[in-house]
Amino acid sequence: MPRMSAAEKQKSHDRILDAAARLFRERGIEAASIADVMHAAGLTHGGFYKHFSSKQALVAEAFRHAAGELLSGAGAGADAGGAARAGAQARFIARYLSPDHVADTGQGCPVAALGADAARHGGAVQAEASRAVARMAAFLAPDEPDGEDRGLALMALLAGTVTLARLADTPELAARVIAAGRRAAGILGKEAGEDPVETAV
Amino acid sequence: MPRMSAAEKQKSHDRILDAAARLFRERGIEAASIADVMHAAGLTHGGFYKHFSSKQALVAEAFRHAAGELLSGAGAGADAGGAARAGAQARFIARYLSPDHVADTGQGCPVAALGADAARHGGAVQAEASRAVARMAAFLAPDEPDGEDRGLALMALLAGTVTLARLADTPELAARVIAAGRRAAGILGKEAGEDPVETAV
DNA sequence: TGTACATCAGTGAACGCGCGTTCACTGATGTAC
DNA sequence: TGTACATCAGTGAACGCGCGTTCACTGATGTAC
Repeated sequence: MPRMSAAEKQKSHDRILDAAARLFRERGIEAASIADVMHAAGLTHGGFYKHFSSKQALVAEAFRHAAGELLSGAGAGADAGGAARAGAQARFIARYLSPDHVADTGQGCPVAALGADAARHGGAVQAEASRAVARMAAFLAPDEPDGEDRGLALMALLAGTVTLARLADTPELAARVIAAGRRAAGILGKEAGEDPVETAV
Repeated sequence: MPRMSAAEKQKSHDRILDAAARLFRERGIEAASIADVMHAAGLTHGGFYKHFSSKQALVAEAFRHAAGELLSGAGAGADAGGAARAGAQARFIARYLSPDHVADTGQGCPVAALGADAARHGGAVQAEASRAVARMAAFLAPDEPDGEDRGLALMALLAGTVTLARLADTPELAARVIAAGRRAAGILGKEAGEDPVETAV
């Protein structure tokens, strides 16, 4: 069948990236093999190195890809200011701290799913994770000239809440974690003069 | 050399557990092999199954071991009430949100280091992680009859903050994350009528 | 208290297996004339 | 526009390697008499 056109190659590349971003989040970086990813992308494992130089490079790209989708999913208000931005922030937080997000690890926040692993991997993987955190925190921070980094604290709370909800071994505990995380996000928001969660839900 | 006495076997068992708890947190569950753990414990890999039935069983026990050490390290005031307990809580939070804890993954909180992996492993590993979260949250919660689960939100903030600080690829970002996490912990504490971090540091 | 023997913690080789990576090959694509 | 040829995306077998787990063996320990 080969060779494919350049457009076809790009499609393959995107499918590999999509599959990798999903499988790494679902199964963890080590537990998702290159063969798994390529199979999920509808290809055989041998062709992998025509697209990426190594598994590490794929992990870094997949992290960036996942973070980009999460932030673009934040929607239209993300680049705006004032009320539009506050609304986008509130929607982001409400969706982040939802049972759907807890259940759908494969499509969820890569920081929550892979943050601890990214810290250990170092190099490009850690760099992409760091970049993702900085971007999400900047999006979440109420316009603050005081440098209090409230966006970073909010991101920590969000990622920690989803991680704890996922490891809870009863639905009841998971629901309590989510509810507690939402309340805490509301409190942190109020201290900044607004309440992103309450105004959105 | 074999066979060892029962007391010697117990010592070996403890060394394996210590090594496992450290290596799993440092390298991740998949990346730390049974041979690595046994070598770190001063033994050869073949003897492993005289102590544990499988790697999964070791992971679960190591998680429990690490969580137990973290909580016992919380100190004397943990079982008390009133001011003594509040002091122990404040010390726990101050130590948790410290550069030392961020740097020393191998001796740190297993929820922060392995929480996302534990959620994926399921079974006994997830059960131990869930138990650890419940115990830490119960210790952290200001005596609250209203079931607001502030302890769970605080644990989410703590674990998330340390994870984000570890994946930060510059010391500056890591320091900002820690500082932001401390401020947020203070705010969540104040809402409960006290301020654990500020009163301790 | 001594002696004979069963137990079993620890050793190190071996097992099948799947990993990341490499490579010779294929054949449709894109290019040169 | 048609023909000849170089390119290279994708295939599938193969590579060395380390994994979790098993096993025959060793020899000090604990036990029975």
